[in-house]
Amino acid sequence: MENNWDPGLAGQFTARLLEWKDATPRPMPWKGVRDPYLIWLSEIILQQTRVEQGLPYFERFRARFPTVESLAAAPDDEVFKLWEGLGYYSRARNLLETARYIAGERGGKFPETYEGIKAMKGIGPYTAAAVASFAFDLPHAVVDGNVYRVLARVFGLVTPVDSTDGKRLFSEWAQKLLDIAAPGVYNQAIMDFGAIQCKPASPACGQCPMQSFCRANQTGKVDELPVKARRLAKRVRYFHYLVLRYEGKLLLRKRTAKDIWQHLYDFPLVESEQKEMDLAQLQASPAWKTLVGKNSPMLFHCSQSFQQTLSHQHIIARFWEFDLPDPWVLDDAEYIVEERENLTKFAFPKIVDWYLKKL
DNA sequence: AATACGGGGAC
DNA sequence: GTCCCAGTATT
Repeated sequence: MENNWDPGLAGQFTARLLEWKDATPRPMPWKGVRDPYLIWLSEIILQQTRVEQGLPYFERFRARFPTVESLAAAPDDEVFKLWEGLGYYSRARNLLETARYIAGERGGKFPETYEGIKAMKGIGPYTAAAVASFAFDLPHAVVDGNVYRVLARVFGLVTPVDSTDGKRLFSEWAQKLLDIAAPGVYNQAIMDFGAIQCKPASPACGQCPMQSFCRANQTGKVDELPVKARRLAKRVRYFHYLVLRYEGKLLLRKRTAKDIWQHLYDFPLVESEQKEMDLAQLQASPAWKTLVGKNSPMLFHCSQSFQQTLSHQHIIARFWEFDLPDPWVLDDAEYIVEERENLTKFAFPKIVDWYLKKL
């Protein structure tokens, strides 16, 4: 019953939202921008990322790659280096793929329909609606974490937002509420409202223009909405990195396997089911036999333990440093030998970055 | 329908 | 510690 559509309520919602927006300016570098390239770039950076975290990345990308052609022409490693620390690195891969598609196959011109935009790599329903509405004034409602929260609370929608039913339901509500006279302005407004007013924790209900008709406020369930069904289990992994040195050079490895941190660099890795490992176990590993073999190290040092939590994994890593008396014989493009000073041009996972800072 | 995929900030 | 963030791709 509470999920029923009420045109009167909907009208109030949109009217109050737009009033609120005028009274609560929130300047952003991409607001008012009409260049679909810059809008797209900002939206990819902001996927599952707080505005405060993404902003400096957007400015650096815009400065270095002002056009889609300049981005398309960039070496992969440079893009990943610029993306370093932002997480969800498949976004960087898809960013490049889409830039090269637009520059190479479309003469640099962005698709101008929702379907055309959404068909490109790294662009789902949210990003397609954002680009379509901000760049081309197309009437597509954005549905992001803010929209889930605002609609769930104001209209008392209790369907879990991470369910198939929930995704469909919230998209339908969002689309019906959209102000088709100004889709871009409305989309910006509802996301700003979610970020500033209808916050996840301690929302400002006392000063909220929706207070009188907000279902969650009426029923005292503001803190229970939106409903999320799934909770995730984290896998624990123990990494023992081989930091192999010869005359000031280090052996790096590019991560290419179907695993975390694809396209980033780290070191040869021995993964273990156990937290601790001794030298004999390390020397029995395939990685050791391949990369060190009979080249017996002169001395070694084992680092402290570093820990990093990812979305679905918890990593515990140690770095074993070895000085080798003889140079490597490498026939594998997976590995790179680099001077210690040149490491700054490679993109590393945070846990490797932390270690390198202490090295 | 579930799961994988980062990192940071707020509490 | 937990939760969430201008989500998407894959299985």
